[in-house]
Amino acid sequence: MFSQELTEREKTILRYVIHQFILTASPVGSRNISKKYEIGLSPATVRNIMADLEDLGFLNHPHTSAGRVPTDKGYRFYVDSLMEPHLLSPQEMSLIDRSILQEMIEREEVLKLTSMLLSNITNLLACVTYPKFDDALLQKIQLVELGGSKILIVLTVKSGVVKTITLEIHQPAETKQLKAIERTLNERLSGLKFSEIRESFKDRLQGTIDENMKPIIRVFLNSVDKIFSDIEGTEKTFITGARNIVRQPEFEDLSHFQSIIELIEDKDVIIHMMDQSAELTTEDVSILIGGEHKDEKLNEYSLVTKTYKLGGTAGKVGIVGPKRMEYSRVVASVVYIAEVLSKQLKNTY
Amino acid sequence: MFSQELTEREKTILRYVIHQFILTASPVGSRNISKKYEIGLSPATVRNIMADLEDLGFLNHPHTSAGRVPTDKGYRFYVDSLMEPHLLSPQEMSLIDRSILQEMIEREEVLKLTSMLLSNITNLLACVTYPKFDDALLQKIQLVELGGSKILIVLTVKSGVVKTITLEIHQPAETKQLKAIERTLNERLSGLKFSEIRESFKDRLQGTIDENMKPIIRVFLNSVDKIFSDIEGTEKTFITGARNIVRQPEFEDLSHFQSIIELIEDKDVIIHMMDQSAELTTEDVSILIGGEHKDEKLNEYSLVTKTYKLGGTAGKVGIVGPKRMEYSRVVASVVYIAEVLSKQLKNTY
DNA sequence: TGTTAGCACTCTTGTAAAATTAGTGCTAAA
DNA sequence: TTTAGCACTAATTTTACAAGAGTGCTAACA
Repeated sequence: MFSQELTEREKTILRYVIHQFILTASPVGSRNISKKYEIGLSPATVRNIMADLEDLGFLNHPHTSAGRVPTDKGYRFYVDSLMEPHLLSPQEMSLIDRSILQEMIEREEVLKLTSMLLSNITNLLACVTYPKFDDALLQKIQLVELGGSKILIVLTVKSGVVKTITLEIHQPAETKQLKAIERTLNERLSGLKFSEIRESFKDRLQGTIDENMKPIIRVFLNSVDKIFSDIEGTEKTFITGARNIVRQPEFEDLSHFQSIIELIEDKDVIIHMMDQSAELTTEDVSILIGGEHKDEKLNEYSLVTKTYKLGGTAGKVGIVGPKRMEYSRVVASVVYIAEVLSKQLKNTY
Repeated sequence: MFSQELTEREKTILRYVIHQFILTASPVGSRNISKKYEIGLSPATVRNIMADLEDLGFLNHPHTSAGRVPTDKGYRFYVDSLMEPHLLSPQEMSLIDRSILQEMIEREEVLKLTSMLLSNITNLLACVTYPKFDDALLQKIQLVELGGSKILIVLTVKSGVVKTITLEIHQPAETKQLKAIERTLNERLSGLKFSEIRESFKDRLQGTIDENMKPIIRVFLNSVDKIFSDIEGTEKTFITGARNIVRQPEFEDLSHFQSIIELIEDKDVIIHMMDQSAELTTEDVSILIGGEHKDEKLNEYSLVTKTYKLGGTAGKVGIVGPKRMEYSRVVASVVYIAEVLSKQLKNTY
């Protein structure tokens, strides 16, 4: 990478520029750096270095006679090599512990709480997604007669999560029949991933099926996508803290609102983006800066995410904020919260 | 009321002023009225009338030498007595019919779609709440063993809506025991309202209960609020169209954003407000203008809602927008959509 | 008595010029 | 290699002024 090409001094200046920009949100000039940070260099020298950094693509000029602004590449280098790890204060950690580690609250409550906590700590938009069923292993299926021609399908997953769907079969079913179907489904599907089931449901139910189960099986076939889909996650994903983000100075210009509004209106956008970030780093924290994520609408934002564990599956916690964010602090918060959340979920279930 | 005190001419002027203000969002002056609307009166006369209307509290002055702006009272009089009913165009009606009356979509899909449709038609913030369980009659309770010490409670309501809750009982239960409890619960609770059950659960389960059911019953007692609560509704309430509302000219000043953001962030605020509106008018459409609703944050907004029916229970559809909205059109849209929605839900379930 | 015309006055809005500010790039000197 | 100095730029803020819209009031009119 380019890190070899940068001298120590250039790195220092770059760090200061980014630091300063993060604080003030306005282009930072050479004199400013030379004064504020006790570096034995004159503005002119700093100017030269900044010009070099600009040539290398780490900084940018909105126009002549304005200070420098970090580019995406600049931020990237900053988070990769320059940033000093931030330690949460004991108060913050204790706040997180106390908020999340309390017993006796619903799982969904925990997630919502976590999201609210994260957005309060970072003053940014926080998001906690529900674990994806896709990677979950089906433990068993139960069918419950609801009366009329309705049945309730209860899916239990290894991690202990339960999902229910009501299904309309167009004829009243006999209890015996349903029991038989239930047995068959369990024999052939349990232990598989949801995604596998979706793909191969039809094949797996082929053959050796009692003739008079057929009509009901057909209903199942038609609804397989619905039953084994993942949309649940969308409903149970929590996005909080929009109030914080609109206070950021970058919102002086109205147009940016659109994208944020859309963000909280359909969670799908964020969820999709968080999925995308998963592909890059599974274990560690993932940082996506500006144009690095595919969605154009979010070119002006960065995304910091980390997975948390729930049984065998994993959800994500993360934040969305302007590219100019205190990465070190945000990363520390996200990481710590994800850990506490994992711990809490393990204890309770 | 004051309607007696207003002459025909005053009413006409008031109507025109409000009309004009709805269109332009900026204070309307006397000359403007005198010219635009073919009224045989000079600006000066109009001025006099407007001054009278101001004394009566229907209009307001931002400052000397600005045009007049309707007050809440002005709007109230307008929607009560002045407004001409608006007829939706056949195109609009057909659009609504086609969107909502399609078969084979999930109930929740229908609600979401309805909300989106309504916000598109009105260009305002639309909201569709899930029917309240509180007023629903419990049809039956089923208990399903999930394995381990977990059970799933399935509540079926008269309207066909089903609600499920997983419950952790701290000891493994025997099938026979559960069946017995299930029977008892059904005998004593079915046919009652959720709200009644919440209040009297303990009393109803008093006496003649088998000794070894006790521990499980106790878990039920502890969780009764959770089981028969209404929070489900919050999750299944859809709020859409925020992107529209931020385009309104009243958003030139940033501060107003806060309230809107909060509105879509916790749906509770809107849901609560819609509940509140229910107290006023159960059957017909309800209009709340500016300060008429208790939540200060929404003093600058109006709320138009109507109930729709689902089985024995009722949900709400409504819109939130700046006080300066085309009430007649909005009312027409809300009413029509609520009707179509009721029809659709009746057909499908 | 209700209506209108005229006029002075008040605010807001728009625009253009001027002053201010923060910052750069370049050259020459240390 | 670093620094100081200087000319130059682009954005921002200030200021001033003119135009427009609207009111309130008084006096005249039908």
